[in-house]
Formats: sequence, structure tokens, C-alpha cells
Amino acid sequence: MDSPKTTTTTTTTTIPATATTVSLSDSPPVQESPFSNYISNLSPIKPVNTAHVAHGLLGINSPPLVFKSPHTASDRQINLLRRFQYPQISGAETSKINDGSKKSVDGPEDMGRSSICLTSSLIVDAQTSDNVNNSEQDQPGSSSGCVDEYLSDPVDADCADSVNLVNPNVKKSDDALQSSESNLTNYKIVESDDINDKGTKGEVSQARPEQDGDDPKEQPTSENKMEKIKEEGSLTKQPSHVCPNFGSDLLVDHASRQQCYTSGAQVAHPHEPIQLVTYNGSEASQLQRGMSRRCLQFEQAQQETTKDGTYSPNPAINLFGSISPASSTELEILDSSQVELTISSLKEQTMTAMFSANISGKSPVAVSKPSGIGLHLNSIVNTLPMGSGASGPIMSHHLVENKISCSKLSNLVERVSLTAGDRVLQTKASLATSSTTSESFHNMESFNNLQPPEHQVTPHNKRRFSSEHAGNFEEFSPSSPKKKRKKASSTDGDGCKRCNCRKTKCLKLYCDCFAAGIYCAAICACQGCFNRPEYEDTVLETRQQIESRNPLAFAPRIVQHVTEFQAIDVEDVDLFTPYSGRHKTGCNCKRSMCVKKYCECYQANVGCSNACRCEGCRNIHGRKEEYAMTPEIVSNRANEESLEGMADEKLEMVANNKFLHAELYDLRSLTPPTPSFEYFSHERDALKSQLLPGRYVLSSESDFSMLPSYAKSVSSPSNSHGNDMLPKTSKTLDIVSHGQELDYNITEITGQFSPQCDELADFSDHTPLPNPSSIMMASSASSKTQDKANVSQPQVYPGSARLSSGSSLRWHSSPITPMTRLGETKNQSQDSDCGLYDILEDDTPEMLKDSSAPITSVKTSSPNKKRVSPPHSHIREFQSSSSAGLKSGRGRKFILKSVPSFPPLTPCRDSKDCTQQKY
DNA sequence: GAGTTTGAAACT
DNA sequence: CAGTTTCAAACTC
Repeated sequence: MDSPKTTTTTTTTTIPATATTVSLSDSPPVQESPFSNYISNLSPIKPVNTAHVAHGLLGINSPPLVFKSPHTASDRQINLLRRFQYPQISGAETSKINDGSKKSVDGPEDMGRSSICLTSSLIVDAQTSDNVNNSEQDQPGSSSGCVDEYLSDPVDADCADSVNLVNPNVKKSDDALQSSESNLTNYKIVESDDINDKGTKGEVSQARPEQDGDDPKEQPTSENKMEKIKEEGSLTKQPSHVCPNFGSDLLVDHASRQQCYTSGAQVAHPHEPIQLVTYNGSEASQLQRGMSRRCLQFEQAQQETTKDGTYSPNPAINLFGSISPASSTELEILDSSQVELTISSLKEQTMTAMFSANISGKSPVAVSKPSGIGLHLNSIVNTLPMGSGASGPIMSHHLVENKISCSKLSNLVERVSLTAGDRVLQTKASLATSSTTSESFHNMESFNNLQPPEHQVTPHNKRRFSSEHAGNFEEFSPSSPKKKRKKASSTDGDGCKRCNCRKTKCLKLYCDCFAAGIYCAAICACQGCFNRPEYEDTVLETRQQIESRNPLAFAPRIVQHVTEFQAIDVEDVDLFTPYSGRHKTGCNCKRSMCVKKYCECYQANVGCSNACRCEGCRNIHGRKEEYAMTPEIVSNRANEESLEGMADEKLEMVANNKFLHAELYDLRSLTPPTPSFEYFSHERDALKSQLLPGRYVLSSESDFSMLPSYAKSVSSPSNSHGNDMLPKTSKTLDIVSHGQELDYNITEITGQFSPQCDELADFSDHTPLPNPSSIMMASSASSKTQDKANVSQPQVYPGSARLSSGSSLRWHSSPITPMTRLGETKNQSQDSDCGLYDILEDDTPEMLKDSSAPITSVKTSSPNKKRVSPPHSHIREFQSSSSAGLKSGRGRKFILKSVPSFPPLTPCRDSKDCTQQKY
């Protein structure tokens, strides 16, 4: 935490994680105290390091996986759901899921871990493998219940376990490194994790055994995972360790992983996790393992789900509580949700949720979107609502993303997209909370459905999480069946989706539940439903058939991109969020003008893209036309708008920006859920108040007034959004400035919220809130920063600077303590942010201009890449390169540089620019 | 609540 | 790959 560098170094050595684990296992207490100390001092930096390492590797490796991620995500989601739809994926996933469920059973700790672990989605895999191997089981954990451990647990468990499984040596090395670098929080975390894992081993082992025992299939899958892990080698593991900080992005391998990482990064950074650990204590550690694993699984998908985070069982709750005071509301919600849901089922979700919470730290919100990303529409939907703000429904469950699938951000969205999830977090407290709760419920339900036995408190909750996780909490809200429909179907509430299928037996993609990889819930009004746990075989078979026809049929449809702008957008958007997101296949609207939910893009709160074949697109989230528009155009428009002050134009601008970002992100393959948006939204208000006055106060306000009308004109449905939009537009114009302002605001907020927030705040400026958002933000921010940098300074290594900024941000956030951050945030955090902001502000125009070129390139590649590439880690990379080929070179370079740079960059350092920008 | 509209999914 | 049909959600009344 303290020093990114150390973390980096550690990360490099991360491999030693095993060693750390060993040491931990050996003398957990000792380490703990040091860890705790370190932790207190430390910051996420380590994660960064790990991430660092991981990035390179993971990022590289992961991308492809990422693509798969949809599947994976879906798989994971599925697993979560318990549906092991796909034997293939499902196998591994299922194993994970099982593990997760078991772990979930184990306890909230897992949740905590998961949150922590989230950082290392890889870890998850490792964990899963571990579960299989269960070398981890051994770990006795001593666990200190210290936060460190807690944090570490997730990581450790994952990493350590995985490492152990894979390479004991590696662990040793890691340990050595850690010992040497014990200071590094990351290592510590890892170690702690290990310890926890070990400590929990007993528990874990139990849980695992269950898992193992549960599904033979799982074992194989787990083995597969193990193999993968092995292949990836210590690196991945290390990354996992690293991930937390930084790595989240790098780790991307799988969207889920990425998500995890990102979240983990957030988590790791923030002290919150630590706190959680401390709170949870050994128990947490025990549970954590399971949690972490589950989380891992889920997390991937879940980024979004994590957002929800509501699942976490009581323990989870504890974690939450400990985690983010700021998010207390969320926590509370979660708690309630958790209570309702059975612990077991929830565990995973909770894990995610916790993560999200933790991550968001402050903001529960974070989660949401996640949802959305990469999710099926369902997931998306979930996210959307979130975006809408409080619309909670979507968010609520979702998000964040998510069956899982991302996002992000979301969060656990019902159907998380892959990564589901996309993930995204977004959170604003209110939104987040509501959304989260809903999500959590959904998750719970899905869980229950998935896991019949243990936890299913409810008979069937079918709900699924969609891969994305977004979790919809259909069940959650289960109001009347009919309501289900509306709400369920879309976003309503919660995201839980409910279907009303009559002829398809819920075995076709017509069924939202099925499409989301979720079992139908009691809430569903479907007739002759076969999408139930009891028909698992049928479901799986059907799924396979569908997949055979279209491998991506269950992949998240929406790829979220957390864009830098998102932060900005967030403000304006209010929650729409997902600007950055894009629909993979695009819509084909002819009469709805993409302003109604008939439009999948609109429904997902994402703008139309080139992939769309819509006619007369009026998508408020971004028109197809705009999508194609280059930054220059956007900038021009912005200028015009500023001159004209036309709300519509502003909207367009925003959309353009979003699109641009989206493109960039897409390229990056970031699918981070937009959950964070919500988070932003919260801040946004504040920001708005501030911002508006500043630049566009009048204009903005006028815009607001205009917006509604505009929105109406455009589309009635999104009026609220439209309102938000207006502000956004104004903000967008001012984005740079906003960024500054935001920073301030954020800083404040972050200070209030939590350390984690700091990071987010730094990035997002405003995102202080939610971790998930932070994650998202981070990814987005980083991406944005990079993008901007790239755009603005294509030549420069802006990458380094950018990266540094991004890294710094993260670093700052993680390393920096909240309070410090507050002060620093302005200074340091801003630094990082500043970097970004500076870039943005200074560059904004330039960026737009510059970006235009890159963007175009990006556009070309983006869609696919989005999917393919892993989430966050890639995101950054991509971000840097986001635009595409152009950037790709840079991007990679950046990435590489970024990795190294991060450590050096340390958060504060970058601030210099920030100061300038701000002032 | 019933009926219509819509666009994706499924089918040919 | 294009066109048509089927389907369930979204929407309207």
C-alpha cells in the first residue's frame, strides 16, 4: 500500500507469494502484525506490482481468454447459477462455482477474500485449481485475522494455493520476496491470503473437499484451470498478487479474472480490505478462501455482481461493514439481502458484493454496472437501470454486472456479462445501495438456484446470475409475476429478470433467464419451464446446442468500456453509465429509433455503434453516427455546443465522447462494467453543483432544462437519463475541468468514503465511491488516461505519463491512506488524476482531436477486441493503445512501461501535473 | 389486463 | 447469407 514501488518489486517477486504464503502459514501472526503495519501503511501498491507482472503476462494471455470470457464469464456465471451449462466451461467453472459455493459456505471471509481476491481473478482460477488440488487446504491458517490476512487470504488463497499447486517453488520465492518486501502491501496481502488460506485450509479443505466431492467434473475443470494456471505459471499467480493493485487490469485474462483483479486491485488498495480482514479475522480468512474462489469465479463474471455484493452472508456483511464504512448503507443493504438470502448461495455473490463494496469502499454503488458489461442484455439491463441512476433495478442487482459477467460494474448485474462481466461498478451510494441490494438478492437467488443444496434457502431461486452477473435479482423483487415481466425483463428493479415464456420452455435465447445463464426463478411466470435446476441436463444440453450454433450466444452482448469519460459521463450521465459499453452485435432497430427498450443497445444503456444496423438511430446513449464520429468531430461539436449551448448538441457530444471512449475501451476490450457510473452519479451531483457553477453552471442548467426536453424528444423513456445527460453534456464539455473539480470533490468524497475511493476518485475524479466503480473507473480511467494521453500525445509516451498517471492513481488510491489522500488526492491523487485530468483538460480538446484518429482506428477494432481482450488489464493496455492499431504499439509499450512505470510513478508523484491541471 | 408493436432468435 | 417465422418483451390503450 505504502509504496507502489515496493509493491512492484514485490510483484516482480510475487511469485514468492508462495513463500509468503509459507511464511504466513508458518508464522502468520508475525507476519500479520507486520502486515497489519504494512497494510496500514501499505497500499494497494503491491497489487499493482503484481498486477504489473501479471499484466504483461496476463494481459497477453488473457485477451484471448477474455473473449472466451463471455463464455467463461457465462460459465462462471453459470457456475454461480449452478448451472453448469457448459460442461466444458462449466466444468471448470462449476468447479469454481462449487468451490465458491462451498467457500461461500465457509464464510464471509471468502467474500472478503473475494473482494481482495477480486484483484486477482487469476487467483480465483488458481484457487479453483487449488480447490481441486487443495494444497491450500493445508494452509492452516493462522490467520491472523488481521486485515492483512484477510486481504491476503483472497490473494493468498488464490495465489498461494494456485502457486502451491502449481509451483511450490514459486511460492517460496514469493515468500522470500515478500519477506524481503514484506512492506509491500501486496505481498503482505498475498501472504496474508496465504496465511488465511492456510489457516482456513482446514476450512477450505473442507469446503474444497466438498467441492471436489461435489462434482467430479469440477475437478477436471479445476485441473484444467490448474493446468492453465501452471501454464501461465507463477506469473499469473503473481499477477494475481499483483493484480490487486494494478493488476487488475493486466490480469484480465478472463473478463472475470480481470474483473476480479480490478476489483481486487481496488480492494487491495484500499485499506478497507484490510479492515475487513481485521474484522473478519480468522474466520474471514477461512471463509475467504472459499469466498475468494467463488469470488474468483463469480467475480469474473461478477464484476458486476461484486458490485452488488449484497450476497455476502453475514460474514460477508461483516466484511462489508468492516470494509467500507462509507458504504455502510450498502453494507446494510447487503446485510439485509444477505440475511434474506441464504448465506451459502450468497456467499459467492457476497463475495463479489463485498468486493465491490470493499472496492468501492465507499460506495456500495460501485457495483452496479458491472454489470453490465459484457453481459447479456439481461446483464446489461441490469446495469442499465443502474445507470439510470438509481434506477436501481438494473444496477441493483446487477452490476452491477451481472450473471456475471462484468461488469463491472458494474457490478453484479444479473447477467453479468462476462465478465461478465463487465463489469462495472458504479455506485453512488444511493444507487449503489439500492442496486446492490437488489443485485445481491438476485445473486442470492441465482445462487440458491445454482446451489441447490446448501445454501439455497429459498427453494429455487432460480435466478441466475447471468454470467454477467449482473445480477438480476428478479427473485429479489419478486413482486407479482407480471411485474416480473416488466421489471424482471428489463431492468427493473433490480435487475432480476423474470421471464414469461410460454412456448419456448425457457430453453431458448428468447428467455432472458436462459440467455443469462440463469435458472428461472419462482418469480418467473414462465410456462412449462425447463430452465430449472432439476432439468439441469436439459438446460446444459440445450445450451450446448445453442452454443454450437453460436459460440457467443451466451456471451455478454454488451461490452462495457469504462471510459475515462465515463467518469465525466457519469456525472452527466448520471448513471446511464454504460456509455462506454457497446453492443457486440449491435441492434437492428427500424422503428424504435433506438430510443426504446426494444433496442438492445438502448436497453443496455449503451450507445449504438458501427455494429448496429439501426435506422434513424436516436439512441441517447450514443448514436450510431456519433459512434463513428471522430474525436475531432466531437470536439467540434463540443465547441459548437458550447457556443450554441444546445442541449442536444451537448448530448451528442457526450455521446460522442462516450463513443470515443467506448471505442477505445472496446479496443482495449475493456468490458468493465459501468457500474461505477452510479457511483459517479452520486458524486456527480455534488460535482455538478460544483461543476455546473463553474463552467457551465448556467449553460449546464439550461442544459438540464433542455435535456429533459431533449430526452423526451429523443426518447421518452430515458428522460431521467436525459436529464442527467444534460448535465453530462455540459460536463462533458467541461470534462477536463470537471475532472479537476471532480478531483476535488472526489478527494473530499474519497476522504469520506475510504481509501479505495481515493483511487477511484483519483481516476474517476469522482468515483471515490465505489470500489467497483473504482475498478471500473480505474480501468476506465486508466484507459481514458491512456487514451487521452495517446490521443493527446500520441507520440509521447504519454503512455508512461499516462500510465503513470493511471498507475499513480491507483497507487495513490491504494497506497495512500484515505485521509492522506484527501489531502493528497488533491495533490497526489490529483496527480494521478491530474495526469489524467490534465490530459483530459488540456487535451480534452486535443484529445478529441487527436483521439479522433486513434478512435477511428479503435472503432475498427474495438468491438471484437473488447470482447476478446480481457478486461481491465487489457483495458489499460488497450487504452493506451485503445485506439487501435495506432495505439496498439503504443499501448503495448505503454503497458510494458506502465508496468514498470507504475511503481515509480507512485501516485503522488504524478500529482504534479494534476496540480497544474487543477489549477 | 388485453392487445399491439417491436426486434431478436430461430428457422428455412 | 438472406428472408421468413416465431417468440417474448416492450409498449399502448
